[in-house]
Amino acid sequence: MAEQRNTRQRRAVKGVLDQLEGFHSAQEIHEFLRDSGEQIGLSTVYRNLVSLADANEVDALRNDEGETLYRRCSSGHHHHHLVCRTCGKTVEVDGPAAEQWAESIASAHGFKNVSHTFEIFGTCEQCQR
Amino acid sequence: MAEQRNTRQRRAVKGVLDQLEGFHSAQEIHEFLRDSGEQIGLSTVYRNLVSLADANEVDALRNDEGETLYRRCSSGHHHHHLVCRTCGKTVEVDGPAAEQWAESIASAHGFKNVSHTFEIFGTCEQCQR
DNA sequence: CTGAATGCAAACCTTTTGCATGCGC
DNA sequence: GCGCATGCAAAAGGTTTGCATTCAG
Repeated sequence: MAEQRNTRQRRAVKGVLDQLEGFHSAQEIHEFLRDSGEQIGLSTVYRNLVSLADANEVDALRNDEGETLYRRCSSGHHHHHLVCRTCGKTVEVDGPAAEQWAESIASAHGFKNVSHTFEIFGTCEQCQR
Repeated sequence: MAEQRNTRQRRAVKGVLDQLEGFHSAQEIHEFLRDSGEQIGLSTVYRNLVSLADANEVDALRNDEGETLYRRCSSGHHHHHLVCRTCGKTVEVDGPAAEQWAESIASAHGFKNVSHTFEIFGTCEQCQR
């Protein structure tokens, strides 16, 4: 489906996602790239992040402030996250129990087309100091 | 903490929240009030919703589009929601299992100050037709 | 009367888009 | 060379804020 050209900018965006540990906003990623001397427009960062997310090459989630955060997706399958509020460090969480719970609740109430948001935010060990 | 004046507008906002079934955006609530003949500014709706949310008198959550949705909180205790994407109808869900799951995951990774977002979105029976 | 709440418009923030230019293929 | 990707600036949404005015207490 996604026939993407291998541009310098796209490579750069993917590169940052490999380097950065956790979830980060598009603006942070843009800033990081600019600081690294990479010349790239903010809209290009957005466009690439959106297309990467569509292609399931990165995870996207929304934080409490309504920003969209992105992170390179290590495993292809569905999972959730434990995210540090301070540094963005992320632990990937597999929650079959939670999945089933959501599914059964939804169908018990006759809901179809169900999606869910399960994200856990906290302060990681390092950032507690 | 919150010493709020009992203005006509604040009463109106609370009134709508009592009437409306599920989660609705500030804009929807504003529109609803205007349609009901109530004269009220959009900013006032926002200000009241924010203060009500701060006072824990209403629930607030963000949908996938990044809008903030509000709903009168029926029970004081912690719970989650099953929300219809189309009509906003909401089912309150009690998920002790999910709570514990989140808690144990977080502490297993040394995270403190944990909060979580568990929301289920779907299409309710009525809106499927 | 006094200061908090309101209303309006303008500001803000993140994200998206239109359009001319540039570059991967 | 063709057409998608880029860059910029401007637009679009949702939400917040500055400031003069209104009104609850």
